[in-house]
Amino acid sequence: MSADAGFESRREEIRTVALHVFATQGFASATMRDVAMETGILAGSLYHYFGSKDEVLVDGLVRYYNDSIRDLRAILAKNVPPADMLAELITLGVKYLVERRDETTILHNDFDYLRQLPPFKFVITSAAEVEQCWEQAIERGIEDGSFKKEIGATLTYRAIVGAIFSTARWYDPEGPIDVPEFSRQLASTFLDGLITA
Amino acid sequence: MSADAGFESRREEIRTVALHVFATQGFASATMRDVAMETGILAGSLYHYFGSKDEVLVDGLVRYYNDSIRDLRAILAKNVPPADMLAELITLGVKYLVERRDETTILHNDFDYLRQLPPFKFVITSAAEVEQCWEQAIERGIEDGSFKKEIGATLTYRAIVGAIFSTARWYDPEGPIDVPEFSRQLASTFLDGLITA
DNA sequence: TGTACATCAGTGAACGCGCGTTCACTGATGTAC
DNA sequence: TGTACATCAGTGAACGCGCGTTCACTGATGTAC
Repeated sequence: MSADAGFESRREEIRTVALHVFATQGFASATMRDVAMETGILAGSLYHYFGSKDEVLVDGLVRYYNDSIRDLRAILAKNVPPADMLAELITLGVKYLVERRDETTILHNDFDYLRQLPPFKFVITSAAEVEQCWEQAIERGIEDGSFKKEIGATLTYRAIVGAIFSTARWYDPEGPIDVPEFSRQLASTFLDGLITA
Repeated sequence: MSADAGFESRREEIRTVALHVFATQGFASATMRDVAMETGILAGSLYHYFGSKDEVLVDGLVRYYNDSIRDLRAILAKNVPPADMLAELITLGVKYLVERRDETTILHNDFDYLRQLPPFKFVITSAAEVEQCWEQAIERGIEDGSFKKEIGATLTYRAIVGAIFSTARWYDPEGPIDVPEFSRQLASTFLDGLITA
């Protein structure tokens, strides 16, 4: 139990370092030697903790998606008006962008590539589950008349998520715009639009 | 003149094939052998037309940015209300997404990685020029009171461009939503918001 | 308190492979006379 | 019409390198008696 607690925490540490390296350099071009150097050990030693380079990332992304989908469903389960629900979803998206920046960046940059690799096929299903959550919320808004029906739920979802993730490269949570304000601005952009009333 | 017209058009053909391979597999993982096979020649023969793998992509991206910036400036030069101008910029973005999908995909996926490589440093400057065009248009709208001033021009730009590019993976120009309609929907999302009036 | 032993995180050197790239060459084509 | 020659797109085989990965090992640490 507490014997492999040490092993488990070292494994976690390596995964965190690896995700950062993958996010910074791109998964395909990042090397196990880079990860090892950041960790302060030799490349071969990583295989004491992980079976392969792929496994490190699979491990990280499975956790990310599990947490995401759990949090998304918790919001869907609430009984709030669609506009508030969408605002909450956007806030959650920003939270993940800030708190789990590396995984978010990796998915934004490398999704197209990873989905083609057999060990990463699961991201297709997971991404679809995430999408379903969002679209459910949007469709509720369209059905009850709070959202415009001309704009499809899929387009809306893609646009919002793309907007959140694309701001990752530039947004600094320590900068002048804090996280709640940033979430509010993004939500307002999509809900109310840019044009003055 | 017409002697290297053949050479030039073959070069262009190879560049087109290469951009497609790079967009599909990611630049780092796509190989010159992949490009060569798609072209129907051997990998070594590519070096008759290009000095290196990097050069093929540099070549493609320089053209893409030149055309983009030219078209963006042409819109900025027009004297139309900011909301119309922003709609035109969005329409242009969608046009590039559809007509030059490979370059758009490559920039969306591999920008973070490419900007770190010396031969691709220019993308930082070019992307900044593109950003300036957008932000100029948005700031005009904020100044003359047509856009809300609480939401910064940079955030707005990132959000819109991220939204356009992120829909690339999913949007099919031959599908039920045609290109003008798609542009209109995206513009409406950002200008008027999702909430019913 | 000291000794013998088990555990296991990390070493160090090497492996095979696929990559970008090189280069001497071939053989089809067009041109000059 | 035929011959000699230049051009040049593409060949084919090889190169060196960096990658993911392997594996016999070491040496520090904790435990049992």
